[in-house]
Amino acid sequence: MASLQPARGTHDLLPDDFRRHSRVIDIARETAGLYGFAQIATPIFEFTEVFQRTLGDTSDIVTKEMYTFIDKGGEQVTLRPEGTAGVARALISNGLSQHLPLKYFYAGPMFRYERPQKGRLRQFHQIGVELLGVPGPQADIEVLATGQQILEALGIWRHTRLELNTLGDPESRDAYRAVLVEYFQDHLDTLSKDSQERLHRNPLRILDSKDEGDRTLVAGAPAFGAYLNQHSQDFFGRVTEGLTALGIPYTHNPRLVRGLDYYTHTAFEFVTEALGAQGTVMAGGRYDGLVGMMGGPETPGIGWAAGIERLAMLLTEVPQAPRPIAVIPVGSAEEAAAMRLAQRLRKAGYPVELGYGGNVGKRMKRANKLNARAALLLGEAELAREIATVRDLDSGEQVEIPLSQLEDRLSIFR
RNA sequence: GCGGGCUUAGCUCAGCUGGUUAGAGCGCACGGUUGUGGUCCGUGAGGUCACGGGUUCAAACCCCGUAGCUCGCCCCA
Repeated sequence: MASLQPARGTHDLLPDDFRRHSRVIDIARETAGLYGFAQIATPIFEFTEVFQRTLGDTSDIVTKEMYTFIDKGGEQVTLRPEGTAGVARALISNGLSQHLPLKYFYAGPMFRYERPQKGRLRQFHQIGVELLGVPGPQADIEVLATGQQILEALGIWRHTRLELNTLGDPESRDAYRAVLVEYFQDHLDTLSKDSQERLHRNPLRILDSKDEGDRTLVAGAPAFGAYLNQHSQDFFGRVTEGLTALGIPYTHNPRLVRGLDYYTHTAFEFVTEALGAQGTVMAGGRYDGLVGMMGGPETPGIGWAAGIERLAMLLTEVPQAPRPIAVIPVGSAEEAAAMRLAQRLRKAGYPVELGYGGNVGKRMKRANKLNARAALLLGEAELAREIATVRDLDSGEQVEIPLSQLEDRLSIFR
């Protein structure tokens, strides 16, 4: 057993995995591009305050999951645990409020110090979109539609369902929270231990509890709907109408709550049954207060993030490595000619593998292992006649092709 | 941070109530084939039995600790 292990919760992406990741990112970028989202990249670490102030002092991310350290200049920095705070900071840093609305797409690693599980890592990767500067529900609808189309394009939409809820505006949420706390306060003794803790930190979270006792208690709890003010009700109504108009099915889950402080109004999760306890594959919501909270101009925003590892696990159609053409010199006298020919074909756009030694048999074996589509043999006889022996490695058929015609005639192997 | 299961070859796994040189399949290397892969046949390499300690005449096997993996909780993508 190897003694050199990667750090806990991290792992190497070898070519098979990397191709899956690339496929997720490529399709997401392309699809988001159809909606006008442009890719950006923000730093992988930020000053700690960027996350601390925005995520809320009581969230688990801040209290136990951040990779924080002091750099050599004495600055306290944190490896980013999520993408939105950095994008909001970038908006302020770059004075981008002048150019609203803005639509950004990003992809990259995130870091959370957690106990690893299936679909949960300490260094993981997310894609995400953020739409800034649009206060109306058109933005919510568009952001949700972007996510849905990406899942569809990846071929995993059919394993997924959209759960939707509203957290209302701050006024509605504060009113509801007060009522909720009062209700659970009266049943404190029947509340699970976890939820007693939640009552102080994030009472809305109790709605989401998996504890059976909590669930029966929750069933009797006052409903959020009654405490939503007119504006919040209208807003949510327009979002759901928009989804219906676009033919995007959703489930209204009144117990769906987001963990981070900055969410308002729309909250949603695309979930699957296929990944065990980590069923959330893409999640987000509206964060109208975030940019203002960070010290920038009040700017509405909405977005989502999705875990690339989780999406990659759901891909049924696995991207294959390209099938090369193997150019094989029969003897050492043909090495140079083979190398020149390989280069010529690569410049014409063919993936070409040139063996690294050995006799023809060994090189053929290697070509086969690389899943080569065809083998092109160059020997003394071939060079004298200015042809190549071309073997179709799927059918075993072999033909001779004049060297000058290779670019054209190899096209059947693309 | 909490609880359960697991860890034997590159991979997937056998290994009896503790007993002598720890096995298989796949993969890998070489050969059968000095100009032809895949299939087949033969030969071979590869193991501090996760790590550290303990019990025992004797430990892959029993006990304790540590690490990693895994499933769930918390939380989250």
